[in-house]
Amino acid sequence: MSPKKDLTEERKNQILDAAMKTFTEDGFHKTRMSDIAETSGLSKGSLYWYFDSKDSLIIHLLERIFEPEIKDIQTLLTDPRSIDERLETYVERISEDMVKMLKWMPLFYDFVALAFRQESVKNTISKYYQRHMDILTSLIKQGLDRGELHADSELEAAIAIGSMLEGTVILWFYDPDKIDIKRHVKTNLKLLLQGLKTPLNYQTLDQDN
Amino acid sequence: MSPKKDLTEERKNQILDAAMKTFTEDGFHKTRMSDIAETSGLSKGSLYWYFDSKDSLIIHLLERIFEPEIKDIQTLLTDPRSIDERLETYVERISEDMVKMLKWMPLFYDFVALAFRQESVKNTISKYYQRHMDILTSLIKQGLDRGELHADSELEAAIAIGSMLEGTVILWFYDPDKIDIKRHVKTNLKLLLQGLKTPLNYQTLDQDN
Amino acid sequence: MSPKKDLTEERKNQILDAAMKTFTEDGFHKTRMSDIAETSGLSKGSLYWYFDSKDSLIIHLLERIFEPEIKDIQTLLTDPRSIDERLETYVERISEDMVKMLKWMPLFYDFVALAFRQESVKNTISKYYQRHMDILTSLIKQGLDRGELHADSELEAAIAIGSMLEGTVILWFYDPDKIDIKRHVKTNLKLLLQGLKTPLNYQTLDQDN
Amino acid sequence: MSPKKDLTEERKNQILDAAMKTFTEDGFHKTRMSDIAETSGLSKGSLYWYFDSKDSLIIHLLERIFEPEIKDIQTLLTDPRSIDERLETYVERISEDMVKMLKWMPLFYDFVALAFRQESVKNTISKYYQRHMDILTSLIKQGLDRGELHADSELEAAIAIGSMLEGTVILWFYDPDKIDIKRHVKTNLKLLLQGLKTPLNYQTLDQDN
DNA sequence: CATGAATGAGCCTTCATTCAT
DNA sequence: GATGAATGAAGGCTCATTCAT
Repeated sequence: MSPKKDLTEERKNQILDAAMKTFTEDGFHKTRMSDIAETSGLSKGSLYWYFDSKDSLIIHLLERIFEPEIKDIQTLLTDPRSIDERLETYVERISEDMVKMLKWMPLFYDFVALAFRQESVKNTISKYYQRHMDILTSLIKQGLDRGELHADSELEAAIAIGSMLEGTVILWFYDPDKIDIKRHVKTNLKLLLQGLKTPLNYQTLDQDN
Repeated sequence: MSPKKDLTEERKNQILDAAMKTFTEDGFHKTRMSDIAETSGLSKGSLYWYFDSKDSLIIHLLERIFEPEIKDIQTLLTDPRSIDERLETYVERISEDMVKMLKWMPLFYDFVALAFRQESVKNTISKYYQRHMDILTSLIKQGLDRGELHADSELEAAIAIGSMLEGTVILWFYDPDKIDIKRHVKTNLKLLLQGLKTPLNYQTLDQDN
Repeated sequence: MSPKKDLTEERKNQILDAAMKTFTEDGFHKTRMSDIAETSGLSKGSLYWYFDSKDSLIIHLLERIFEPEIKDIQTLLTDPRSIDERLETYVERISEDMVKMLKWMPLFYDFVALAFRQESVKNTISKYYQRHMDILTSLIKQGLDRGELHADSELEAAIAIGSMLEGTVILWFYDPDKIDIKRHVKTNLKLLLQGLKTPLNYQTLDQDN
Repeated sequence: MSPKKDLTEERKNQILDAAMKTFTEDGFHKTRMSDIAETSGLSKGSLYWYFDSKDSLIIHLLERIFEPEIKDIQTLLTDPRSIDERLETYVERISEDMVKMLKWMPLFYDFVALAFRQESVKNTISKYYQRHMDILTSLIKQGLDRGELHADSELEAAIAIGSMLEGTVILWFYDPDKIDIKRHVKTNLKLLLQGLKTPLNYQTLDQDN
């Protein structure tokens, strides 16, 4: 009677959930399609009904990982507060997302490793990176335009903050016990802002001494 | 000492060279032991005479990758120059090493991905990271002790610089055309030093405004 | 009679048309039921409503291939012309049919190959072969009875002509550019008739010389 | 001590023997590589050490099937006997070979069916066909040149004999009980020779009547 | 009647590792 | 020490068939 509900999205999610879990636990290469089938509660054949191949799961998972991160952050561009307040909010939100995603790190690094040989993976990752950098760059440009920040270019400043964010996660990976991502990101930003709020000529003077 | 020993070292190097090349080009998982055998000019059987397994090559390669990085840097600890000059030299040398190692990045990220699942790989990577952080931390401690730098702790400052270094490489990976590692590392350090040279109470005051 | 029956026939034909096309183009083994479904414009489920299995399509297709060949030829048995005129007409018609069926050759040979393993396929093919040979044999028997032809038995002569017909198609398969089926069948028949019109004792005499 | 005998040929033969047997019994498509492995007494991996793929076995088997056929027949070209004696010897030898190969017929027809989709299979079959036809054509040309035979062209006559040979095997396939290949080939040749020994103008005259 | 999502047995091929020579 | 033939477990993917709707 019921008009046969479309289970496509549900099934795809079942599969992606299972893939995310098994890839994270066992690694992309060690995970077998039959593992994903079993974990998802579907048959091996069904996996291939909804997805083309094991590889194609990568792109879909990457989109899942990154998508939620982008939301909300854009609103900071029209936020009336000062630039450093907004940048603090920015890195706070990013680091919160990062912390939430920490458990998917093994998965993510499998994909980074794959990105070196698979253009499509590389492109997907780069696309999301670019979106973040665009927002960050716009934000900083506002600071420069208003004279709240000083830098040779908005890109250079964005790279400084971006590097710091990404790098903090790497350090966490090297030594999870010593690194508190949220706290260090906050501290690191403070140091960078100190530099970014210093007028350029003063910076140069200071260096020359 | 004995000529036999030398031949053994030579053979091991032949194999590791070949492994490094093929792993980098084709990825760890896609590379077959027969590829390494062929590239090294040895037989498959010989590979197993000198190394236990494909996995065991990983640790040996990691040591090869990191080993050259460490040397010379220690001397900075007794260098008579000011802290910020020495930190500049430090990040300059590190970024030079990084640039040299850029071609091994695919290999390295394969290993990072593996590190999540293989304790021994994780430990090897962490060990080298730790050595760097130790030097960096000592360096900064000198700066704090002499009043040249200001931070809540030497570790916190070291984390800031360390994150920035690692993160710059990540950004290069995301967008190799836009990121010039040596240049951005230098710029980023300048910003951080600005913060690190600002007395703590001034920092706080500044923030409150 | 009932309209339902007609729809059923229509559907079956849709399916058999599609199967014939796809089997011929891609081969029986490479063709998937979903290909046939798609080509026929029906669903996979419907295929199984009208046919039991992929294999069951074979027999139905064989009947389709052979059916048209039989008609009209029987009339030659009561044709008032001389035997060699009628045999000429016979091989002409057969070779015309063969030429028309050339495009189904790949399909047919798939089935011949299957016939070695599937009794039902073998029987279907043999049944149609037998019908042809029966007509040919009857025709020749008339020639022998009337003294127009000479052979140890009508079967032996029929085999000579039958082999020639089948064999010409094989040669066409081996070298399609050089073999013109209709022309060579005609020439070949002429040579055979020369032999069949020669009295037996003359044949023998001739040989002994 | 012994200089490690080269078992390559032996292994290849083991595999080809097993493939020939299983392909013939079960058909190319139904035969699994593991069946061949088991039958050959080797492991599945070894099959791939000696042969690239399941498909590559086809070509090697075809060469096995045809190769022995070619030998010896060439000597007929310089045989001093009359053409019809030599043609009789020719078809006798061919039909003997055919009879010996009858048990491989299922295998051969699998390959013929495959030839429609695989150029390499088609080429291999055609190559061997061509060799036979070349010999047959040369033989007949001698007959024409010496005036022992009469035909519009040596090719036309060769096609007549070739078709007859191939066709007789087909008829045997349709009805193995009734067809005695060696006997019918001999009879059929006799009929054709009758035609080939008749001068062309006589043939035409005869037809016109 | 019709659909197409779901199933799962099955297959070709790969490749790390071993070991007789 | 060195070789390379041999192994066999394992895995991604296919596809004929079924059946709930």
